[in-house]
Amino acid sequence: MDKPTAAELEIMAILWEKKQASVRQVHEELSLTKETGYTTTLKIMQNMHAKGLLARDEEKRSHIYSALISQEDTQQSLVKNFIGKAFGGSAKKLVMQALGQSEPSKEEIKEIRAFLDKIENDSQ
Amino acid sequence: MDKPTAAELEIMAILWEKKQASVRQVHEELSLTKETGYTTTLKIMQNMHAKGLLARDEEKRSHIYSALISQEDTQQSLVKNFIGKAFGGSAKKLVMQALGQSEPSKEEIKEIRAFLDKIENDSQ
DNA sequence: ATTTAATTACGATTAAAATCGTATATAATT
DNA sequence: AATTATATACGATTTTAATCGTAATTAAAT
Repeated sequence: MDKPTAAELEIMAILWEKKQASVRQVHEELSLTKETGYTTTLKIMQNMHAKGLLARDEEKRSHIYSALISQEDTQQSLVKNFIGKAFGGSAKKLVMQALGQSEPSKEEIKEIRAFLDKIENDSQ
Repeated sequence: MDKPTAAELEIMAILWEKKQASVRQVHEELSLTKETGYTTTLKIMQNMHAKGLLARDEEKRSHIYSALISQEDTQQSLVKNFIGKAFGGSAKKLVMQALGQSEPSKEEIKEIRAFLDKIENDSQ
């Protein structure tokens, strides 16, 4: 599956959160963080539908869209691609770079430790 | 500073490794993983030089290029941008996604744990 | 029914990145 | 010196993504 472009990803994020929405709703959400025209949002969503990224319910006059790919799967493929392109394939380097700059809270560090425990046990 | 494009990043990676190289050398390395023309590589490197991403020594006939931005700084800005775009700003989610899919070795997990220790202590 | 408002459809345009052809210059080879 | 090979310079083209204008359609309001 083709990974979403930058503009498509912004729209996907809104639909993952809202579950389903009209172009108008997506556009209003998008407008909070970005200066963009309505027909631009519309066009991108139509493209996404044509590509199979979004489902579209055409019952009502204003079509209702929803994501056809999961956030988890998408993030997985984005991360995999990113590690390859920016970190020469080393997930460890990416992880350390991310931790080093993000100043995680004690609680978050605890969660990550727990996650490491889990991975270690699973791999036995 | 403007972050390098995808094609630029591939070239940066080669230069970070080689320290310095001619267009020919970069192109030959690039050709191992990618089908592309010599003048394309040349043009991109010229663009990068014009943008201030690469230094160029014009003493010899074949110019020698080298990186003007460090791998660490570049990765830092790429990761920051990526977390914002793909993970809603949550470094923790990115880290877990990366760890979950990469099957790190025992040794790597140990290193990451040590890194977490270090972060925790530094933040005191 | 008419007018107004909102929506989709469609195509054109713009913008950015990547690709490549060709001309020109320079060095190396014969 | 003439030829050949290799380099850079430069601009044109292609490709992909993003943007937007306008027409057509449909619903809502008057």
